[in-house]
Amino acid sequence: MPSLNDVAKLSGYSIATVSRVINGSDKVTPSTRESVEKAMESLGYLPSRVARRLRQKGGLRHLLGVILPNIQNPINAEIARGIEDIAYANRFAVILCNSDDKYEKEKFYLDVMRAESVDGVILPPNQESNAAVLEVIEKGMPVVLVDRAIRGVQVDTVEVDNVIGAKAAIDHLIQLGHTRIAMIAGPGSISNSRQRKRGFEKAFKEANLPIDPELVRTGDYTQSTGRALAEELLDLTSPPTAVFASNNFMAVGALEAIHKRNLRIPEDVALIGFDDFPWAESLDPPLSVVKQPAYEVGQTAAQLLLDRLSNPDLPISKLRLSPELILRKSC
Amino acid sequence: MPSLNDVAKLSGYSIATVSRVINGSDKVTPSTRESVEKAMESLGYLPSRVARRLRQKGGLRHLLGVILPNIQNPINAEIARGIEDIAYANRFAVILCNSDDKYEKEKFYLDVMRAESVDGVILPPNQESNAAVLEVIEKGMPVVLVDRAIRGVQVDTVEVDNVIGAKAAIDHLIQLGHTRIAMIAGPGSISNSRQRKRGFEKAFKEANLPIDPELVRTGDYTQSTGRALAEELLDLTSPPTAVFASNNFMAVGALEAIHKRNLRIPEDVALIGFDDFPWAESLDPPLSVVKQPAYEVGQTAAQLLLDRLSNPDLPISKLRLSPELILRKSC
DNA sequence: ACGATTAATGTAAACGTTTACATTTTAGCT
DNA sequence: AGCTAAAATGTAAACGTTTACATTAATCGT
Repeated sequence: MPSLNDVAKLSGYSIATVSRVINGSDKVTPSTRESVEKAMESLGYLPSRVARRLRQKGGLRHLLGVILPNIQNPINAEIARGIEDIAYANRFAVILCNSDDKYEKEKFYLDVMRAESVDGVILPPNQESNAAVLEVIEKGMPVVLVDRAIRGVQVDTVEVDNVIGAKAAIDHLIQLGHTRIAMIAGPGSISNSRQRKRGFEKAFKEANLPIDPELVRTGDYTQSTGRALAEELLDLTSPPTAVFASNNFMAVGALEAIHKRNLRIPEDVALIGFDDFPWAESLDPPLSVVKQPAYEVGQTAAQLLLDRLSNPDLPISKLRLSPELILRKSC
Repeated sequence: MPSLNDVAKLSGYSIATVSRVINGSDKVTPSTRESVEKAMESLGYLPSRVARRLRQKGGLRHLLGVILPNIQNPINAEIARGIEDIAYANRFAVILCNSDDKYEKEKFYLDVMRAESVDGVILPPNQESNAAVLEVIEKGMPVVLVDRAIRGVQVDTVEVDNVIGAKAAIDHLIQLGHTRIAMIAGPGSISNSRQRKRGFEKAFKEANLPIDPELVRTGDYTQSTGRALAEELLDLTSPPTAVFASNNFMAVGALEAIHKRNLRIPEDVALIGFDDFPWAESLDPPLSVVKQPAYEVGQTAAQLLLDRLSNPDLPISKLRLSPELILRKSC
């Protein structure tokens, strides 16, 4: 790989001048710019981002870190894509990692981000990781939180209004006349999961309906627990007439369970899920969902981070994007 | 951020010794190792991957580049996840990019990979990008191709046997008695797409059946063209009795088109798609597919790359993994 | 045409590591 | 104790940039 030095030698100028033409900055005489560029061209020179990042104290490194639980979840893929599009538009690359919500992995990757001196990192924190995330923030790394929040710390955050979303779903079920509504909730360690439960409770309270504690179960956001919990619910002596699943995987799991019992949807059991996904429309029946604007969450987070980088003393933003109730055929 | 120098000063040893304890290599007296470690601990020292990468000529940089068309396609997400799991197990981080199969983006990211001096890159090439990919390979960057191949170049590749997969699907349809079988093919610029078409043709030839050219249409792997082309096919005076869609998105598009016409599946039209995805089972009807072992493709590719890094003159591997015909209810 | 400004270019240090080589310390023998 | 070999540690250069500062070249007003 040719280096600055090679270009300097070939063009007959010093490395400083070459560096200047690369950075387009300062004043360099058009004729020398031209011959330097010719030299770069003929060598196939490409500046080393590594050397640049090492030396440069102030400027942008054009590298972002993103840590998501699992890219196989369409919601995460959407967020990632939103981030990436903004990143690419600004010539940033992104180091993307899967944490599986495991503390150990999250910690490892957080260290990688520091060690790579990325410009900043975007991630959804979970309860266990808070300490590690906080530490990184304190060390001065720009961070924006997505999808989930940490209480009591001043950091840019872009969330979805989970309580409104969940409440909208339940309101709709209640309006349909349902009164025995089950919730398959997510892990209590995740803030969005707690919020969705809050929305569920709020809807009941406002409608002056009692919550049957037997009807709320908590899973771990996977398809298999979704199915298992739905089966438990269906086996109750007095089963629910409607089920609200707190994320996409558990909704599909519940769908499977209902099909397995040969129950009709929505006639025998209504179903609604949190999170939209590309094939929700094509399910049997088309699944009603509350759709998070995940792509926009990603975009917004990335833009927020970029803004902060170019202007560190911007006030902290805590954004909350609105979910949308999409009614299809399952309720 | 504390540096080697800070640790050296605090511990009273030289930077060389500190470097040695970091790398666990060489012989350093247990007592000094201990005090150096204590110093590192108390400073919260983390070695800079950037400086390390700049200096070190031989060793591993523990950084991989991955360029995929679009992470929102579950197939890509699976591949990415397979790669990432192997990467993490070996303490590698990965720079993940979406190319949208656009030459410009692919070129940009390829440059980023070189400029970041990653250890190697994994990507599915497409026809337009071949030149850029070839150039990178010539420059000495370890590359492994996934999912698609480039003809005539000696480079590690892990593919899926697309012709066998497609042929298996068509064979099954023929066995079911279908004779007017349509194919919604992918872009000719993508090798896997051409191979799937080849499998389609091969099945016909072996069965001594003629192909009606009217029945093969080529789309661009998106859901909307899948639907549009399926509608065209259904509108034919003599429509097909079975449809084979060359990827997941187009299969779902076709499903939509068929539903829109209120045709029964598989009674009126049978449908089978290439690519499995988490909700194929829950579609209406559950979709039969030929499933690519995408996760394994990712794992294999990453392992291949790692192997090559530790042993550059390993013979070139061209692996072809077998797809699996998964029969559900759509044919 | 001459000195004073200003513009263009060059020199060298710095970023945080690794590593070849030099130096010092320790251990092993007699 | 004293010599030698081996082990431990230190010194300094290098990786490829950016950048403060120094130097040289160009421009301009008189």
